[in-house]
Amino acid sequence: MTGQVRTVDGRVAGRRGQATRQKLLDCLSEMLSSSPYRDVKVIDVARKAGTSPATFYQYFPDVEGAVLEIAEQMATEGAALTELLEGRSWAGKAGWQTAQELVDGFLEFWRRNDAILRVVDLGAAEGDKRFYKLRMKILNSVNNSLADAVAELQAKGRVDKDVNPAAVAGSLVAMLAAVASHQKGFSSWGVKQAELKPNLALLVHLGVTGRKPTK
Amino acid sequence: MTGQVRTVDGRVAGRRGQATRQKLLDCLSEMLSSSPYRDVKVIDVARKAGTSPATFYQYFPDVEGAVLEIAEQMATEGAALTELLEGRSWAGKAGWQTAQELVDGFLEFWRRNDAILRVVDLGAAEGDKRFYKLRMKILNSVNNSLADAVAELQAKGRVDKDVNPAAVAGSLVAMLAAVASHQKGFSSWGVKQAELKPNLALLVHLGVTGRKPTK
DNA sequence: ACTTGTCCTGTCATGACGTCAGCTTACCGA
DNA sequence: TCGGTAAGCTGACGTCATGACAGGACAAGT
Repeated sequence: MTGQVRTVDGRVAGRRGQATRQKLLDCLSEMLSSSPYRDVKVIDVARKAGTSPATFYQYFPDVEGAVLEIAEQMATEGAALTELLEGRSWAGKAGWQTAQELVDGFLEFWRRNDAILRVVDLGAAEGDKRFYKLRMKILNSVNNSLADAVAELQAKGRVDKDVNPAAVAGSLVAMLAAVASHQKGFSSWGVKQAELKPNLALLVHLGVTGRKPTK
Repeated sequence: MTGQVRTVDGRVAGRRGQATRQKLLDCLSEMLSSSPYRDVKVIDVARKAGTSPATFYQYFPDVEGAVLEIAEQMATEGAALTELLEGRSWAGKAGWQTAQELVDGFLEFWRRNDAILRVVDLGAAEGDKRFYKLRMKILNSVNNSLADAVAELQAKGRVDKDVNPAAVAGSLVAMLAAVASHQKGFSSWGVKQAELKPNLALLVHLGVTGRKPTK
């Protein structure tokens, strides 16, 4: 399905090639976690991977291209986020539970991949289509599930007609992503992680159902 | 208050110097709008300003330093966002009006300065203290006003005791900022700008008051 | 005109970028 | 066992950005 892995000049990569390729990706990932995106240089990544810059250019057109690759891998993992919402109820105590677990799972996922997600976010904000398609791919699972939940409640008449499920879902997901990116900012503003989560869950619950949760 | 403008090597800048300095900032601003942050080079900024790279380095240590300068200017303008909330009511129809105007004003401000705000966001997310202090400075006016509003309603017993005003306010502000950054993403997801705003306003109103607005 | 301090640039060493030809290594069929 | 072929890697190179410096250009006061 995914076709063969190819080098920039068209050769198919074999076992060894794929290994160094992956090593380069891993090292890049690590560098993104430890230094500002702007300062990540091909030469450093190559050095860290114990290879030469020329090798890097065999597998990727540039740093951006390699980042897209990493993000693509992450996006498939991100599909697992759907499970946080699949078949969950938004009614009564179960609804509160659903909101809490969504917040928990989402923040955890974001924290685990924050370095790459930062770059994806930037690329998307800069209007690069490849990046924001990727961003959608990552968020779509949660986004769609949330939108469905809202639409369903709307069909039952429990949510106002003039609410746009997609808009609300998108905004809530954006909120979760933004808060996850700036968790440190919150803590220096006097809000502890532990306090943050229930308040986020509250906002999600309010947004989806239009009502306060029953705890 | 702001002290004199100084060059990197300590001289005080005169009239002409300040002019070129500002010109460099303006050109940098423009470049940030038109090309990815990672690709903005000192030499391009200098060329665009009709001067040489060496001149740039007289006034700023590097691109990052210049961005901080621009952002600082913007932060002072950002203080005007407080007016969107100062002395507004969150009750009844007035509350809905307040929410709408907040969303409107915020999105407008963000859109006007999106290029620099993207970079500030990135820097903050990467953990650079200078950037996230700046980000707080920009958002504080709105953040504090919102938190105050929640706290006030809480004191009146109209909002649950276990809500943390700062956490809710911070999350809502983060949501507004994130949505503003990714407006294009929404539109390609089938949500029009015009639809987005009322739904955002709804979420803000729900978050602050815990109730649906009366329209 | 002369001095003084501000302002800008030419130039240079350093180092990253991205390409290429060519060397080494692994695999495979005869 | 032995080439042959393709994969895999790198040294070297031209190009370009960086950042520092010394010195020339310019405005203002005397």
